[in-house]
Amino acid sequence: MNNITYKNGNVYIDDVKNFDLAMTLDCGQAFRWKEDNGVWSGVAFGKRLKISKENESIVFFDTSKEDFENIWSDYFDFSRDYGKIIDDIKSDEILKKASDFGYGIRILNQEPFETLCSFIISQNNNIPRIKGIIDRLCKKYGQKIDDGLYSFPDAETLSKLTANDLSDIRMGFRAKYIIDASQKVASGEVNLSDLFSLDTDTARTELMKIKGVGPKVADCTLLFSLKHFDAFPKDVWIKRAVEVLFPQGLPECANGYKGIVQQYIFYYSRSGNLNI
DNA sequence: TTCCAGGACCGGG
DNA sequence: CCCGGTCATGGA
Repeated sequence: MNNITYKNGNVYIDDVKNFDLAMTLDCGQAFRWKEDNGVWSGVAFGKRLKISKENESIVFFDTSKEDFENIWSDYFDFSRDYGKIIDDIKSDEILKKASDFGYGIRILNQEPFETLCSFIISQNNNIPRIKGIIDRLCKKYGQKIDDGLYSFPDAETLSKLTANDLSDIRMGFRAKYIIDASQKVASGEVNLSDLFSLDTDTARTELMKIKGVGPKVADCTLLFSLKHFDAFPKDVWIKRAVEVLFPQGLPECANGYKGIVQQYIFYYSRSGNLNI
């Protein structure tokens, strides 16, 4: 990341490559970002952020150098060269098309517990309703950060609840799963921070100790928060797309990049470009 | 009214 | 191992 300026309480990055706010924040990996007149607002790691892009320059409004370096730089995965990834996978014709289309997607490094809960809630659900459930959960059990903005609740808080307590959140059959996840995380039975350094298969097995966490929810947690860039979440869209596009499996050039390749295929197929 | 949504669990074969 | 039914909720 070159050309970072700290001025008037804002952080500016000039000439940003492979970073589109809408593609990254609204592609289904995160559920708490909202756009208003080109400005995206959200909360992560207990901090609020307003961010926009003007003339190839990204502005982080009201953000200290400390928060940028400690939180946002890693959150937006700025240390990874997505241009090189796209370059490496373009030898496959289909991956070239998909990555050209989703060129601005970056993998977010989100809070593990929030990501785990979000994708538990996502099962057999649609995105608008997922967002609504998470919003109500944060408003009721998170900490107030600013007017109308709340942090994602921590595991200790949620571990003390019953399914009945969560009835007004209207998450349905997933409530018991959220409580089980919270209890296992709060007690240390599942130690999320340990999972960064474990190999992907072992980390997935650990996550699947939680009720309501199968391979897909586990892989989303691994990819979108635990830095397992090789995780490849298989939802209904990906299954359909891979069946049609890669009946004999992913091409070799995808090795090492399966996580972002999954996002390119997901974004591409959901855009309607595949006709499947 | 019925169907479906970034799935997982459960039972039975 | 694989299959179908089931699980809450709400918008289309």
